[in-house]
Amino acid sequence: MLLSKSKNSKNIKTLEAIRSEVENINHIGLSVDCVIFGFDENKLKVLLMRSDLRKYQGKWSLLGDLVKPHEDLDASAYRILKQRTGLDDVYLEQVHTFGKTNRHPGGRVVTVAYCSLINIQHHKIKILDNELHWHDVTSVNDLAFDHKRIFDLSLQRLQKRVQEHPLGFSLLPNKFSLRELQNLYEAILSIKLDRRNFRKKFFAMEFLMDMDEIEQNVPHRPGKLYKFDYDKYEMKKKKWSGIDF
Amino acid sequence: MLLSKSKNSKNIKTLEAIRSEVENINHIGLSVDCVIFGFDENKLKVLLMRSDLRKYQGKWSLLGDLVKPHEDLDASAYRILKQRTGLDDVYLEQVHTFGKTNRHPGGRVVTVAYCSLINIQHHKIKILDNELHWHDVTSVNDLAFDHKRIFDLSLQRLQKRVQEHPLGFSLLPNKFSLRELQNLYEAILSIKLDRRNFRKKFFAMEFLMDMDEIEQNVPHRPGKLYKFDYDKYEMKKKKWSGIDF
DNA sequence: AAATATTGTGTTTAATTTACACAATAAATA
DNA sequence: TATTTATTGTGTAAATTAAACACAATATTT
Repeated sequence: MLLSKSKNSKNIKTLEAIRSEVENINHIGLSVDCVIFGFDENKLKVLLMRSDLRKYQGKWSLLGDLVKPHEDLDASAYRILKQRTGLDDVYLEQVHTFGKTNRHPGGRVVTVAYCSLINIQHHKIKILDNELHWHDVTSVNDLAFDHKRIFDLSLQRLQKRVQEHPLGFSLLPNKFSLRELQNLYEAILSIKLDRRNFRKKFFAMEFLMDMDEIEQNVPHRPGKLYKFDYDKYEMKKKKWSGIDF
Repeated sequence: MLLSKSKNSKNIKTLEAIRSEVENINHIGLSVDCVIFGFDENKLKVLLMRSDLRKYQGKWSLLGDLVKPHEDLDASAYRILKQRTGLDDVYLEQVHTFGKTNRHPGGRVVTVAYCSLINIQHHKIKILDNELHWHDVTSVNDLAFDHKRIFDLSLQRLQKRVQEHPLGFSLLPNKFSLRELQNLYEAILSIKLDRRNFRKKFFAMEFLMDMDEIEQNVPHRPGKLYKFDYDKYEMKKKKWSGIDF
Protein backbone atom coordinates (compact mmCIF):
# COMPACT_ATOMS: atom_id res chain seq x y z
CA MET A 1 0.00 0.00 0.00
CA LEU A 2 0.89 3.62 -0.06
CA LEU A 3 2.69 6.06 2.08
CA SER A 4 3.80 3.86 4.92
CA LYS A 5 7.35 4.88 5.52
CA SER A 6 7.74 3.57 9.06
CA LYS A 7 8.12 -0.11 9.73
CA ASN A 8 5.31 0.12 12.24
CA SER A 9 2.17 0.12 10.14
CA LYS A 10 -0.01 0.46 13.24
CA ASN A 11 -0.03 4.25 13.13
CA ILE A 12 -3.16 4.64 11.08
CA LYS A 13 -3.37 7.84 9.06
CA THR A 14 -6.31 10.10 8.46
CA LEU A 15 -7.43 11.14 5.02
CA GLU A 16 -6.33 14.67 5.74
CA ALA A 17 -2.80 13.64 6.58
CA ILE A 18 -2.63 11.69 3.34
CA ARG A 19 -4.12 14.46 1.33
CA SER A 20 -1.50 16.98 2.31
CA GLU A 21 1.17 14.38 1.72
CA VAL A 22 0.17 13.52 -1.82
CA GLU A 23 -1.59 16.56 -3.13
CA ASN A 24 0.70 19.52 -3.36
CA ILE A 25 -1.90 21.55 -5.17
CA ASN A 26 -2.57 20.40 -8.72
CA HIS A 27 -0.11 17.60 -8.70
CA ILE A 28 -0.53 13.97 -9.33
CA GLY A 29 0.93 11.51 -6.89
CA LEU A 30 2.68 8.48 -8.32
CA SER A 31 2.91 5.16 -6.56
CA VAL A 32 3.89 1.58 -7.24
CA ASP A 33 1.90 -1.42 -6.08
CA CYS A 34 3.34 -4.91 -6.17
CA VAL A 35 1.36 -8.07 -6.66
CA ILE A 36 3.70 -10.65 -5.17
CA PHE A 37 2.87 -14.23 -6.01
CA GLY A 38 4.14 -17.31 -4.24
CA PHE A 39 3.42 -21.02 -4.40
CA ASP A 40 3.05 -23.18 -1.32
CA GLU A 41 1.21 -26.40 -0.51
CA ASN A 42 0.10 -26.64 -4.11
CA LYS A 43 -1.68 -23.33 -3.91
CA LEU A 44 -0.97 -20.04 -5.62
CA LYS A 45 -0.60 -17.31 -3.01
CA VAL A 46 -0.40 -13.55 -2.97
CA LEU A 47 1.31 -11.44 -0.34
CA LEU A 48 -0.90 -8.78 1.20
CA MET A 49 -0.65 -6.36 4.09
CA ARG A 50 -3.21 -4.66 6.25
CA SER A 51 -4.17 -1.24 5.00
CA ASP A 52 -2.77 1.62 7.03
CA LEU A 53 -5.54 3.92 5.98
CA ARG A 54 -8.42 4.51 8.38
CA LYS A 55 -10.99 4.36 5.59
CA TYR A 56 -9.86 0.86 4.74
CA GLN A 57 -9.07 -0.27 8.26
CA GLY A 58 -9.25 -4.05 8.47
CA LYS A 59 -8.97 -4.54 4.75
CA TRP A 60 -6.01 -6.08 3.02
CA SER A 61 -4.04 -4.28 0.37
CA LEU A 62 -1.18 -4.77 -2.03
CA LEU A 63 2.33 -3.73 -1.08
CA GLY A 64 3.05 -0.28 -2.36
CA ASP A 65 4.64 3.06 -1.79
CA LEU A 66 5.02 6.46 -3.40
CA VAL A 67 7.71 6.70 -6.04
CA LYS A 68 10.52 8.91 -4.79
CA PRO A 69 11.30 12.02 -6.82
CA HIS A 70 14.72 10.81 -7.91
CA GLU A 71 14.04 7.11 -8.14
CA ASP A 72 13.51 5.23 -11.37
CA LEU A 73 10.09 3.65 -11.59
CA ASP A 74 11.43 0.10 -11.74
CA ALA A 75 13.80 0.84 -8.89
CA SER A 76 10.81 1.82 -6.83
CA ALA A 77 9.23 -1.57 -7.34
CA TYR A 78 12.49 -3.33 -6.46
CA ARG A 79 12.77 -1.24 -3.33
CA ILE A 80 9.31 -2.22 -2.16
CA LEU A 81 10.05 -5.87 -2.74
CA LYS A 82 13.35 -5.67 -0.94
CA GLN A 83 11.82 -3.88 2.02
CA ARG A 84 8.96 -6.29 2.35
CA THR A 85 10.47 -9.63 1.53
CA GLY A 86 14.19 -9.13 1.92
CA LEU A 87 14.61 -10.46 -1.61
CA ASP A 88 16.30 -8.55 -4.35
CA ASP A 89 16.95 -11.02 -7.10
CA VAL A 90 13.40 -11.70 -8.14
CA TYR A 91 11.20 -11.81 -11.17
CA LEU A 92 9.47 -8.47 -11.53
CA GLU A 93 7.40 -7.14 -14.36
CA GLN A 94 5.29 -4.08 -14.92
CA VAL A 95 1.65 -4.92 -15.51
CA HIS A 96 -0.48 -1.83 -15.94
CA THR A 97 -0.95 1.71 -14.71
CA PHE A 98 -4.16 2.66 -12.96
CA GLY A 99 -5.13 6.28 -13.20
CA LYS A 100 -8.76 6.92 -12.33
CA THR A 101 -8.98 10.30 -10.62
CA ASN A 102 -10.91 8.90 -7.66
CA ARG A 103 -9.00 5.69 -7.09
CA HIS A 104 -7.29 6.96 -3.94
CA PRO A 105 -9.38 8.68 -1.27
CA GLY A 106 -6.43 10.82 -0.19
CA GLY A 107 -6.09 12.65 -3.46
CA ARG A 108 -4.95 12.07 -7.00
CA VAL A 109 -2.58 9.13 -7.01
CA VAL A 110 -1.77 7.20 -10.15
CA THR A 111 -0.30 3.80 -9.44
CA VAL A 112 1.86 1.53 -11.54
CA ALA A 113 1.22 -2.14 -10.83
CA TYR A 114 4.06 -4.64 -10.86
CA CYS A 115 3.83 -8.38 -10.67
CA SER A 116 6.50 -10.37 -8.87
CA LEU A 117 7.08 -14.09 -8.54
CA ILE A 118 9.07 -15.37 -5.61
CA ASN A 119 10.08 -18.67 -4.16
CA ILE A 120 8.18 -18.66 -0.93
CA GLN A 121 10.78 -20.76 0.95
CA HIS A 122 13.51 -18.17 0.44
CA HIS A 123 11.59 -15.56 2.21
CA LYS A 124 9.98 -16.96 5.33
CA ILE A 125 12.25 -14.84 7.52
CA LYS A 126 10.72 -11.46 6.88
CA ILE A 127 7.11 -12.50 7.06
CA LEU A 128 6.40 -12.32 10.77
CA ASP A 129 7.34 -8.79 11.78
CA ASN A 130 4.95 -6.80 9.68
CA GLU A 131 1.27 -7.18 9.08
CA LEU A 132 1.93 -9.28 6.06
CA HIS A 133 0.15 -12.45 5.09
CA TRP A 134 0.13 -14.95 2.27
CA HIS A 135 -3.40 -15.37 0.93
CA ASP A 136 -4.74 -18.05 -1.34
CA VAL A 137 -5.48 -16.32 -4.62
CA THR A 138 -8.84 -18.10 -4.69
CA SER A 139 -9.97 -16.32 -1.54
CA VAL A 140 -8.91 -12.77 -2.36
CA ASN A 141 -11.74 -10.30 -2.40
CA ASP A 142 -12.63 -6.88 -1.17
CA LEU A 143 -9.18 -5.35 -1.01
CA ALA A 144 -8.51 -1.72 -0.15
CA PHE A 145 -8.56 0.95 -2.88
CA ASP A 146 -8.91 -0.52 -6.38
CA HIS A 147 -6.49 -3.24 -5.43
CA LYS A 148 -8.91 -6.02 -6.27
CA ARG A 149 -8.98 -4.86 -9.89
CA ILE A 150 -5.21 -4.58 -9.90
CA PHE A 151 -4.92 -8.05 -8.46
CA ASP A 152 -7.39 -9.52 -10.95
CA LEU A 153 -5.58 -8.04 -13.91
CA SER A 154 -2.22 -9.20 -12.58
CA LEU A 155 -3.46 -12.74 -12.12
CA GLN A 156 -4.93 -12.75 -15.61
CA ARG A 157 -1.64 -11.50 -17.00
CA LEU A 158 0.27 -14.15 -15.06
CA GLN A 159 -2.00 -16.86 -16.43
CA LYS A 160 -1.29 -15.73 -19.94
CA ARG A 161 2.43 -15.14 -19.57
CA VAL A 162 3.12 -18.38 -17.80
CA GLN A 163 1.91 -20.25 -20.86
CA GLU A 164 4.22 -18.40 -23.19
CA HIS A 165 7.33 -17.86 -21.13
CA PRO A 166 9.19 -19.80 -18.49
CA LEU A 167 8.14 -17.61 -15.58
CA GLY A 168 6.71 -20.29 -13.40
CA PHE A 169 10.07 -21.62 -12.33
CA SER A 170 10.60 -18.48 -10.24
CA LEU A 171 7.87 -19.76 -7.96
CA LEU A 172 9.51 -23.14 -7.40
CA PRO A 173 12.62 -24.22 -5.53
CA ASN A 174 15.77 -24.34 -7.60
CA LYS A 175 15.35 -28.06 -8.13
CA PHE A 176 11.86 -29.37 -8.61
CA SER A 177 10.05 -32.49 -9.66
CA LEU A 178 7.76 -32.64 -12.64
CA ARG A 179 4.89 -33.22 -10.26
CA GLU A 180 5.60 -29.92 -8.54
CA LEU A 181 5.80 -28.21 -11.90
CA GLN A 182 2.48 -29.63 -12.98
CA ASN A 183 0.87 -28.68 -9.68
CA LEU A 184 2.13 -25.17 -10.23
CA TYR A 185 0.58 -24.89 -13.67
CA GLU A 186 -2.67 -26.38 -12.45
CA ALA A 187 -2.79 -23.90 -9.60
CA ILE A 188 -2.01 -20.87 -11.71
CA LEU A 189 -4.40 -21.77 -14.51
CA SER A 190 -6.94 -23.52 -12.30
CA ILE A 191 -7.32 -26.45 -14.63
CA LYS A 192 -6.41 -30.14 -14.57
CA LEU A 193 -3.72 -31.31 -16.97
CA ASP A 194 -3.00 -34.76 -18.30
CA ARG A 195 0.13 -35.98 -16.57
CA ARG A 196 1.59 -37.93 -19.45
CA ASN A 197 1.05 -35.18 -21.98
CA PHE A 198 2.37 -32.57 -19.58
CA ARG A 199 5.60 -34.51 -19.10
CA LYS A 200 5.92 -35.24 -22.78
CA LYS A 201 5.55 -31.54 -23.56
CA PHE A 202 8.22 -30.40 -21.13
CA PHE A 203 10.67 -33.12 -22.10
CA ALA A 204 10.17 -32.28 -25.75
CA MET A 205 11.16 -28.66 -25.06
CA GLU A 206 14.52 -29.92 -23.80
CA PHE A 207 14.90 -27.07 -21.33
CA LEU A 208 14.83 -29.28 -18.25
CA MET A 209 18.16 -30.39 -16.87
CA ASP A 210 18.13 -33.72 -15.08
CA MET A 211 19.90 -33.17 -11.77
CA ASP A 212 20.38 -36.88 -11.07
CA GLU A 213 18.74 -36.38 -7.74
CA ILE A 214 15.44 -37.48 -6.34
CA GLU A 215 12.93 -36.02 -3.93
CA GLN A 216 13.56 -36.58 -0.23
CA ASN A 217 11.05 -37.31 2.50
CA VAL A 218 8.09 -38.18 0.34
CA PRO A 219 5.94 -41.09 1.52
CA HIS A 220 5.99 -42.80 -1.86
CA ARG A 221 8.25 -43.32 -4.81
CA PRO A 222 10.29 -40.11 -5.14
CA GLY A 223 10.45 -38.24 -8.41
CA LYS A 224 13.55 -37.02 -10.18
CA LEU A 225 14.61 -33.40 -9.74
CA TYR A 226 15.17 -30.94 -12.55
CA LYS A 227 16.40 -27.41 -13.13
CA PHE A 228 15.23 -25.11 -15.89
CA ASP A 229 18.00 -24.31 -18.34
CA TYR A 230 17.55 -20.59 -18.95
CA ASP A 231 20.66 -20.35 -21.13
CA LYS A 232 19.44 -22.98 -23.53
CA TYR A 233 16.02 -21.34 -23.53
CA GLU A 234 17.49 -17.98 -24.51
CA MET A 235 19.23 -19.64 -27.45
CA LYS A 236 16.30 -21.56 -28.80
CA LYS A 237 13.11 -19.79 -27.85
CA LYS A 238 10.32 -19.47 -30.37
CA LYS A 239 9.48 -16.42 -32.34
CA TRP A 240 6.52 -16.72 -34.68
CA SER A 241 3.47 -18.42 -33.25
CA GLY A 242 0.73 -17.74 -35.80
CA ILE A 243 -2.57 -15.99 -36.08
CA ASP A 244 -5.10 -17.54 -33.76
CA PHE A 245 -8.14 -16.06 -32.10
CA MET B 1 5.02 14.95 -27.35
CA LEU B 2 4.68 16.82 -24.12
CA LEU B 3 3.51 20.14 -22.93
CA SER B 4 2.29 21.72 -26.09
CA LYS B 5 -0.98 23.28 -25.15
CA SER B 6 -1.30 25.69 -28.03
CA LYS B 7 -2.23 24.53 -31.50
CA ASN B 8 0.76 26.35 -32.81
CA SER B 9 3.64 24.07 -32.09
CA LYS B 10 6.11 26.56 -33.53
CA ASN B 11 6.69 28.35 -30.24
CA ILE B 12 9.67 26.32 -29.15
CA LYS B 13 10.18 26.12 -25.41
CA THR B 14 13.38 26.27 -23.44
CA LEU B 15 14.33 23.64 -20.93
CA GLU B 16 13.90 26.15 -18.13
CA ALA B 17 10.35 26.93 -19.11
CA ILE B 18 9.56 23.23 -19.13
CA ARG B 19 11.30 22.64 -15.87
CA SER B 20 9.20 25.11 -13.99
CA GLU B 21 6.11 23.75 -15.63
CA VAL B 22 6.62 20.16 -14.64
CA GLU B 23 8.74 20.26 -11.55
CA ASN B 24 6.95 21.90 -8.69
CA ILE B 25 9.66 20.93 -6.26
CA ASN B 26 9.82 17.24 -5.52
CA HIS B 27 6.95 16.30 -7.73
CA ILE B 28 6.78 13.92 -10.57
CA GLY B 29 5.18 15.02 -13.81
CA LEU B 30 2.85 12.59 -15.51
CA SER B 31 2.26 12.48 -19.23
CA VAL B 32 0.67 10.29 -21.86
CA ASP B 33 2.27 9.49 -25.21
CA CYS B 34 0.28 7.90 -28.02
CA VAL B 35 1.71 5.61 -30.65
CA ILE B 36 -0.86 5.98 -33.40
CA PHE B 37 -0.68 3.37 -36.10
CA GLY B 38 -2.26 3.57 -39.52
CA PHE B 39 -2.15 1.47 -42.67
CA ASP B 40 -1.83 2.96 -46.13
CA GLU B 41 -0.47 1.78 -49.47
CA ASN B 42 0.26 -1.60 -47.91
CA LYS B 43 2.55 -0.06 -45.37
CA LEU B 44 2.22 0.22 -41.62
CA LYS B 45 2.52 3.85 -40.58
CA VAL B 46 2.93 5.78 -37.37
CA LEU B 47 1.79 9.34 -36.75
CA LEU B 48 4.53 11.63 -35.47
CA MET B 49 4.92 15.33 -34.84
CA ARG B 50 7.90 17.60 -34.73
CA SER B 51 9.26 18.08 -31.25
CA ASP B 52 8.51 21.46 -29.72
CA LEU B 53 11.51 21.26 -27.44
CA ARG B 54 14.64 23.15 -28.39
CA LYS B 55 16.91 20.31 -27.34
CA TYR B 56 15.15 18.02 -29.81
CA GLN B 57 14.53 20.59 -32.52
CA GLY B 58 14.15 18.88 -35.84
CA LYS B 59 13.44 15.50 -34.37
CA TRP B 60 10.14 13.71 -34.54
CA SER B 61 8.24 12.65 -31.47
CA LEU B 62 5.12 10.81 -30.41
CA LEU B 63 1.94 12.69 -29.70
CA GLY B 64 1.65 13.41 -26.02
CA ASP B 65 0.66 15.81 -23.32
CA LEU B 66 0.67 16.15 -19.55
CA VAL B 67 -2.17 14.45 -17.75
CA LYS B 68 -4.48 17.03 -16.24
CA PRO B 69 -4.94 16.95 -12.48
CA HIS B 70 -8.60 15.99 -12.65
CA GLU B 71 -8.52 13.87 -15.75
CA ASP B 72 -8.58 10.07 -15.77
CA LEU B 73 -5.48 8.57 -17.31
CA ASP B 74 -7.38 6.88 -20.15
CA ALA B 75 -9.33 10.08 -20.78
CA SER B 76 -6.07 11.85 -21.25
CA ALA B 77 -5.08 9.48 -24.04
CA TYR B 78 -8.48 9.86 -25.69
CA ARG B 79 -8.15 13.63 -25.47
CA ILE B 80 -4.80 13.61 -27.22
CA LEU B 81 -6.15 11.42 -29.98
CA LYS B 82 -9.19 13.57 -30.43
CA GLN B 83 -7.14 16.75 -30.55
CA ARG B 84 -4.67 15.38 -33.04
CA THR B 85 -6.77 13.26 -35.33
CA GLY B 86 -10.31 14.41 -34.76
CA LEU B 87 -11.25 10.83 -34.06
CA ASP B 88 -12.85 9.67 -30.87
CA ASP B 89 -14.12 6.20 -31.53
CA VAL B 90 -10.83 4.45 -31.90
CA TYR B 91 -8.96 1.44 -30.65
CA LEU B 92 -6.77 2.52 -27.78
CA GLU B 93 -4.78 0.43 -25.37
CA GLN B 94 -2.28 1.15 -22.67
CA VAL B 95 1.12 -0.35 -23.41
CA HIS B 96 3.65 0.48 -20.75
CA THR B 97 4.79 3.21 -18.38
CA PHE B 98 8.26 4.66 -18.75
CA GLY B 99 9.74 6.11 -15.61
CA LYS B 100 13.48 6.59 -15.83
CA THR B 101 14.38 9.68 -13.84
CA ASN B 102 16.33 11.21 -16.69
CA ARG B 103 14.02 10.42 -19.59
CA HIS B 104 12.80 14.02 -19.94
CA PRO B 105 15.36 16.81 -20.01
CA GLY B 106 12.88 19.26 -18.48
CA GLY B 107 12.54 17.42 -15.21
CA ARG B 108 11.03 14.29 -13.81
CA VAL B 109 8.24 13.18 -16.09
CA VAL B 110 6.86 9.68 -16.07
CA THR B 111 4.95 8.84 -19.21
CA VAL B 112 2.28 6.27 -19.90
CA ALA B 113 2.40 4.97 -23.46
CA TYR B 114 -0.79 4.14 -25.33
CA CYS B 115 -1.14 2.41 -28.64
CA SER B 116 -3.91 3.38 -31.02
CA LEU B 117 -5.03 1.92 -34.32
CA ILE B 118 -6.91 4.10 -36.71
CA ASN B 119 -8.29 3.87 -40.18
CA ILE B 120 -6.15 6.34 -42.01
CA GLN B 121 -8.87 7.32 -44.51
CA HIS B 122 -11.17 8.59 -41.77
CA HIS B 123 -8.70 11.08 -40.64
CA LYS B 124 -7.08 12.83 -43.57
CA ILE B 125 -8.76 16.10 -42.64
CA LYS B 126 -6.79 16.97 -39.57
CA ILE B 127 -3.40 16.00 -40.88
CA LEU B 128 -2.35 19.16 -42.68
CA ASP B 129 -2.66 21.91 -40.09
CA ASN B 130 -0.13 20.77 -37.55
CA GLU B 131 3.38 19.49 -37.94
CA LEU B 132 2.11 15.98 -38.13
CA HIS B 133 3.27 13.31 -40.49
CA TRP B 134 2.64 9.65 -41.19
CA HIS B 135 5.93 7.74 -41.19
CA ASP B 136 6.62 4.26 -42.43
CA VAL B 137 7.34 2.21 -39.35
CA THR B 138 10.33 0.74 -41.14
CA SER B 139 12.00 4.13 -41.32
CA VAL B 140 11.47 5.37 -37.79
CA ASN B 141 14.62 6.11 -35.90
CA ASP B 142 16.15 8.71 -33.68
CA LEU B 143 13.00 10.14 -32.15
CA ALA B 144 13.00 12.78 -29.42
CA PHE B 145 13.20 11.75 -25.74
CA ASP B 146 13.02 7.98 -25.25
CA HIS B 147 10.30 7.82 -27.86
CA LYS B 148 12.16 5.35 -30.01
CA ARG B 149 12.08 2.82 -27.19
CA ILE B 150 8.42 3.56 -26.60
CA PHE B 151 7.72 3.12 -30.27
CA ASP B 152 9.70 -0.13 -30.49
CA LEU B 153 7.89 -1.65 -27.55
CA SER B 154 4.53 -0.56 -28.92
CA LEU B 155 5.22 -2.11 -32.29
CA GLN B 156 6.36 -5.32 -30.64
CA ARG B 157 3.20 -5.39 -28.59
CA LEU B 158 1.09 -4.75 -31.65
CA GLN B 159 2.77 -7.62 -33.48
CA LYS B 160 1.95 -9.96 -30.66
CA ARG B 161 -1.59 -8.77 -30.00
CA VAL B 162 -2.63 -8.73 -33.61
CA GLN B 163 -1.99 -12.48 -33.75
CA GLU B 164 -4.19 -13.20 -30.78
CA HIS B 165 -6.98 -10.68 -31.09
CA PRO B 166 -8.87 -9.08 -33.93
CA LEU B 167 -7.25 -5.69 -33.62
CA GLY B 168 -6.07 -5.35 -37.14
CA PHE B 169 -9.47 -4.57 -38.54
CA SER B 170 -9.32 -1.15 -36.87
CA LEU B 171 -6.64 -0.26 -39.39
CA LEU B 172 -8.75 -1.21 -42.40
CA PRO B 173 -11.78 0.35 -44.00
CA ASN B 174 -15.08 -0.97 -42.76
CA LYS B 175 -15.30 -3.31 -45.71
CA PHE B 176 -12.11 -4.94 -46.90
CA SER B 177 -10.92 -7.66 -49.21
CA LEU B 178 -8.98 -10.65 -48.04
CA ARG B 179 -6.04 -9.35 -49.99
CA GLU B 180 -6.05 -6.14 -47.97
CA LEU B 181 -6.27 -8.14 -44.79
CA GLN B 182 -3.34 -10.29 -45.75
CA ASN B 183 -1.30 -7.26 -46.78
CA LEU B 184 -2.04 -5.78 -43.37
CA TYR B 185 -0.78 -8.83 -41.52
CA GLU B 186 2.26 -9.04 -43.70
CA ALA B 187 3.05 -5.38 -43.06
CA ILE B 188 2.57 -5.58 -39.31
CA LEU B 189 4.52 -8.79 -38.87
CA SER B 190 6.94 -8.16 -41.73
CA ILE B 191 6.65 -11.66 -43.08
CA LYS B 192 5.18 -13.28 -46.18
CA LEU B 193 2.14 -15.49 -45.72
CA ASP B 194 0.78 -18.24 -47.94
CA ARG B 195 -2.32 -16.85 -49.58
CA ARG B 196 -4.32 -20.06 -49.65
CA ASN B 197 -3.58 -20.96 -46.07
CA PHE B 198 -4.28 -17.42 -44.94
CA ARG B 199 -7.71 -17.44 -46.54
CA LYS B 200 -8.47 -20.90 -45.25
CA LYS B 201 -7.60 -19.80 -41.73
CA PHE B 202 -9.82 -16.75 -41.76
CA PHE B 203 -12.73 -18.53 -43.36
CA ALA B 204 -12.46 -21.30 -40.82
CA MET B 205 -12.80 -18.76 -37.99
CA GLU B 206 -16.18 -17.79 -39.40
CA PHE B 207 -15.89 -14.21 -38.19
CA LEU B 208 -15.89 -12.67 -41.65
CA MET B 209 -19.22 -11.51 -42.99
CA ASP B 210 -19.54 -11.64 -46.76
CA MET B 211 -20.91 -8.25 -47.81
CA ASP B 212 -21.89 -9.40 -51.31
CA GLU B 213 -19.89 -6.56 -52.76
CA ILE B 214 -16.71 -6.44 -54.71
CA GLU B 215 -13.79 -4.05 -54.92
CA GLN B 216 -14.12 -1.07 -57.23
CA ASN B 217 -11.54 0.51 -59.49
CA VAL B 218 -8.97 -2.23 -59.36
CA PRO B 219 -7.12 -2.99 -62.62
CA HIS B 220 -7.80 -6.70 -62.37
CA ARG B 221 -10.38 -9.14 -61.15
CA PRO B 222 -11.94 -7.50 -58.04
CA GLY B 223 -12.09 -9.35 -54.73
CA LYS B 224 -15.11 -9.78 -52.50
CA LEU B 225 -15.56 -7.46 -49.55
CA TYR B 226 -15.98 -8.57 -45.95
CA LYS B 227 -16.68 -7.14 -42.52
CA PHE B 228 -15.42 -8.54 -39.25
CA ASP B 229 -18.25 -9.80 -37.05
CA TYR B 230 -17.29 -8.56 -33.60
CA ASP B 231 -20.48 -9.82 -32.00
CA LYS B 232 -19.90 -13.36 -33.13
CA TYR B 233 -16.30 -13.08 -32.04
CA GLU B 234 -17.30 -12.04 -28.54
CA MET B 235 -19.51 -15.10 -28.29
CA LYS B 236 -17.05 -17.67 -29.50
CA LYS B 237 -13.55 -16.47 -28.80
CA LYS B 238 -11.00 -18.92 -27.51
CA LYS B 239 -9.89 -19.23 -23.95
CA TRP B 240 -7.20 -21.82 -23.29
CA SER B 241 -4.34 -21.88 -25.74
CA GLY B 242 -1.78 -24.14 -24.07
CA ILE B 243 1.73 -24.04 -22.71
CA ASP B 244 4.18 -23.23 -25.44
CA PHE B 245 7.53 -21.56 -25.29
C1' DA C 1 -9.54 -10.55 -79.07
C1' DA C 2 -5.50 -11.03 -76.57
C1' DA C 3 -2.66 -9.82 -72.68
C1' DT C 4 -2.38 -8.87 -67.84
C1' DA C 5 -3.03 -9.17 -62.95
C1' DT C 6 -5.26 -10.97 -59.38
C1' DT C 7 -9.01 -13.82 -57.28
C1' DG C 8 -10.72 -18.14 -55.78
C1' DT C 9 -10.26 -22.89 -54.72
C1' DG C 10 -8.48 -28.46 -52.59
C1' DT C 11 -5.45 -32.09 -51.59
C1' DT C 12 -1.67 -34.36 -49.71
C1' DT C 13 1.80 -34.65 -46.18
C1' DA C 14 3.80 -33.55 -41.94
C1' DA C 15 3.45 -32.04 -37.25
C1' DT C 16 1.01 -31.50 -33.11
C1' DT C 17 -2.37 -32.54 -29.74
C1' DT C 18 -5.34 -35.50 -27.30
C1' DA C 19 -6.95 -39.53 -24.94
C1' DC C 20 -5.84 -43.21 -22.37
C1' DA C 21 -3.52 -47.84 -18.83
C1' DC C 22 -0.11 -50.41 -16.58
C1' DA C 23 4.32 -51.79 -14.67
C1' DA C 24 8.14 -50.04 -11.53
C1' DT C 25 9.66 -48.08 -7.22
C1' DA C 26 10.30 -46.30 -2.62
C1' DA C 27 8.22 -45.77 1.87
C1' DA C 28 5.28 -47.25 5.54
C1' DT C 29 3.21 -50.82 7.91
C1' DA C 30 1.93 -55.20 9.49
C1' DT D 1 10.47 -59.46 5.16
C1' DA D 2 6.19 -59.37 2.81
C1' DT D 3 2.37 -56.55 1.79
C1' DT D 4 0.11 -52.35 1.14
C1' DT D 5 0.09 -47.70 -0.50
C1' DA D 6 0.95 -43.73 -3.28
C1' DT D 7 3.12 -41.94 -6.89
C1' DT D 8 6.52 -42.12 -10.72
C1' DG D 9 7.63 -43.24 -15.34
C1' DT D 10 6.46 -44.60 -19.92
C1' DG D 11 4.02 -45.31 -25.45
C1' DT D 12 0.68 -45.60 -28.96
C1' DA D 13 -3.23 -44.74 -31.78
C1' DA D 14 -6.59 -41.34 -33.40
C1' DA D 15 -7.83 -36.71 -34.28
C1' DT D 16 -6.73 -32.15 -35.29
C1' DT D 17 -4.06 -28.59 -37.19
C1' DA D 18 -0.46 -26.58 -40.15
C1' DA D 19 2.28 -26.44 -44.38
C1' DA D 20 3.32 -26.92 -49.03
C1' DC D 21 1.85 -26.36 -53.39
C1' DA D 22 -0.84 -25.15 -58.96
C1' DC D 23 -4.32 -23.96 -62.00
C1' DA D 24 -8.72 -22.28 -63.80
C1' DA D 25 -11.87 -18.10 -63.55
C1' DT D 26 -12.63 -13.16 -64.00
C1' DA D 27 -12.38 -8.27 -64.65
C1' DT D 28 -9.50 -4.63 -66.78
C1' DT D 29 -6.51 -2.70 -70.14
C1' DT D 30 -4.65 -2.53 -74.65
